[in-house]
Amino acid sequence: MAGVRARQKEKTRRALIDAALNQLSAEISFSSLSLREVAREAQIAPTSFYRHFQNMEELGLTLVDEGGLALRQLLRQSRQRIDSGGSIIRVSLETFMYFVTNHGSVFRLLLQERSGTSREFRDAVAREIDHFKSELADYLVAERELPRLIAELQADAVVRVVFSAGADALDLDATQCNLLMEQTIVQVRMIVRGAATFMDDIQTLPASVHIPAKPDHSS
Amino acid sequence: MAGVRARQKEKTRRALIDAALNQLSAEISFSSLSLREVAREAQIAPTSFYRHFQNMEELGLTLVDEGGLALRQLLRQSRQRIDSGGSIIRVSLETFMYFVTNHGSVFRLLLQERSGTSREFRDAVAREIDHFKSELADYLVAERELPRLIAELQADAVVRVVFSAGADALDLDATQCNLLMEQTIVQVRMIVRGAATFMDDIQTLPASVHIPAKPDHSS
DNA sequence: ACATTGAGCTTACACATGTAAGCCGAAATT
DNA sequence: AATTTCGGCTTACATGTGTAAGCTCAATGT
Repeated sequence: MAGVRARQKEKTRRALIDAALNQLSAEISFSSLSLREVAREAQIAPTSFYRHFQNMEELGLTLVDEGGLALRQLLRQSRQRIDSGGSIIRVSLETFMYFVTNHGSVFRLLLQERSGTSREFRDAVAREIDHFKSELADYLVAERELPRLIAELQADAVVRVVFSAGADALDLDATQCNLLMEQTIVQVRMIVRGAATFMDDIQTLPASVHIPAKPDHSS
Repeated sequence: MAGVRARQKEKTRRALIDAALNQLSAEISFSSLSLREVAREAQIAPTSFYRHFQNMEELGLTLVDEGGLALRQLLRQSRQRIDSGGSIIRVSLETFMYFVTNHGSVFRLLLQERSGTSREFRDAVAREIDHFKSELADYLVAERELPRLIAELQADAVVRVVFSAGADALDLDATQCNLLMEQTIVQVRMIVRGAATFMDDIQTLPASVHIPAKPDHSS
């Protein structure tokens, strides 16, 4: 029941995933990756690739799921550390920027496929981002006692600004990156304060736009 | 002096540009475009392409410049129409969304190359976006009498949110797109109001991050 | 009127890609 | 012990790519 065979299969599957991740860089996007090169780096014959994924797209979707999950876990984790005092905004942004600079390939993947040419990819990334938004909105409702509607608009705006800043951070050195982070922190605070001023005219707010629900393979 | 020859050259140069624009779609990105196919659609031999552009990258940069310019002109134009009353935020966002839905290929190009694999491309798009920011910031300083620092932070945040919303709009139908626009309008107002609350603590604000200056071929 | 220029062409090459067909041999199942 | 399963291999093919070399011939410059 040990599954010598299954274990080996899982192993080369990971090899493929890691090979893909490895080849991703500032100069090489996922869409410019070739099945043959990935297979080569994973030390298997090109045609053996198909024993694990139907095509490159399926591999890519796996990467998106794993990447999104990793970032979300990191953020969730750092949000818990906050309960013992400290600014959530600052800590969350530090965590986020850490991810961007230390896992650039993954973040770049998310960014690129979010506006990429495959509907499946875009939806997959949209789902990941929606998770961030939801978790943040839930937090705002629970801890800050904001009305759901305002919390969601605010969370949406914050996520948009932060992701966009993350994109810029990819090309900056450490000092400029920190400056950008400080700037982003202020911008998030602007949104927070601004959102609070909408407590009075809730009834004028539009409902949130929801993305079409689709299967989700994450936790 | 009429320049029969020069005129013809300009004509096929445009044919190349238009061919490229024509092939761009939700499913086909610029990076997946091939020199041969573009040449084919422009009705010239593949090798003749080089009479006009050194390579595809140069063509792409031209598209980015033209696209960014088009959007900026549209926005500038709509901002002037405002002087005769009306909400700038609303009108600007309507204009922006018009551009996104009616020139999707161009907007997609900007989005994709902003996080693409070519530094040149990223810088080119960054420059375009910087123009939007600057023009908006200038407006805020001149018409709303905001301190430069706050105006820039606010403009930056607004542009980030709006562009991000534009990205989402690409996959939405007309009604959802309108809903998204309404939502974005509120979010922009949040930022505006939030920024105003920072009038008191200007001295605590970080300086803006500036992108490395580079040549600029626009007006 | 003659020489030069240059946009466009044809031909050709080397190369990388995705994937179909089918064999091999060890692990798993019966 | 006999059979089936299946991850990995080799070989092979058709296709698309960027671009080098060099010709043609009408518009231009003198």
